[in-house]
Amino acid sequence: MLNITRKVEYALIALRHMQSKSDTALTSANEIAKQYGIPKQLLAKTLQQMARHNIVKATQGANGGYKVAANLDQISLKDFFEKLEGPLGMMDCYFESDCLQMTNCNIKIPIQRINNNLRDMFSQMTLKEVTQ
Amino acid sequence: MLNITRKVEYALIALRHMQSKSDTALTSANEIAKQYGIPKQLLAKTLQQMARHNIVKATQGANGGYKVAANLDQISLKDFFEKLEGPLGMMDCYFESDCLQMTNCNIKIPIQRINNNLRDMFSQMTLKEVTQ
DNA sequence: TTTATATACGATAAAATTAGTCCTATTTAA
DNA sequence: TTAAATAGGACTAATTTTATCGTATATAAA
Repeated sequence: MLNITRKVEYALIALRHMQSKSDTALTSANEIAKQYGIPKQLLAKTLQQMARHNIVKATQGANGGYKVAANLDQISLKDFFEKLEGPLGMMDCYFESDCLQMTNCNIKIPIQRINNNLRDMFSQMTLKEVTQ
Repeated sequence: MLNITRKVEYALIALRHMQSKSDTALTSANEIAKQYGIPKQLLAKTLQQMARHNIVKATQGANGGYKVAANLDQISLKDFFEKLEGPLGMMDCYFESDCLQMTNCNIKIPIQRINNNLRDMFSQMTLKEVTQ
């Protein structure tokens, strides 16, 4: 449980890879996919998603690629996870109120307590701490 | 991401339900399943698993059932999760060293940092805090 | 202006995980 | 002896995650 998804994993690999190069250097999805042995198309989509959220900047066309666009120390891990995967919490009931499963749920409050702690923790960690 | 499993969810519901009754009262899987509209067999297995780990005490036979067996304030949420689901971490590479996916992984250390924070957090929360 | 190499992205397929069910055995109170 | 309960292995269904396919668009360079 609590597993990170491949998408997040690939995003972290890509960011860390790009951070090790000069600020202006472009890195293609292909380069990263080959070097780390990960599926190119999936990685590309992850990079595209990060580009939509201005975490990286894409340059199209031949010799194109990506580079880090944001100050990674200004993005919390919580925001990063949520940009890639949506709301961060251990149970959906925190976000969706139409849980029909339980006619008489008794753990909403406790779970929210866990969720809050989890969210606080990831709010305090920056993406830079993790990728540097 | 980071979703809690049904098993953990059902376990929490059951514990919280039992905690609201007297220390000696027995609660059957059937009673909980009916009241909260959850699958009886699955709940039973979860209770059995908790019984094996001495979190609850099972009494067999007619009029049997379960009751809380342990001091829930002495069980961390980390231990609880791990008893039900196995090692707690955001990536398996922390536990398994035979990751063939990446020929040249660059995020092991960063991920371990996240894992440690996560584990610390859940080590500091007790099961009682959550179920009371 | 053509070609090769990139990003962009919707649709779908494959794989893995999670959730739930079925069946049978055993225990025990009435 | 019967009914109600736990115990647990085997299997199926459902869901989620992961990966691939196909096509469009952009752009540098030959």
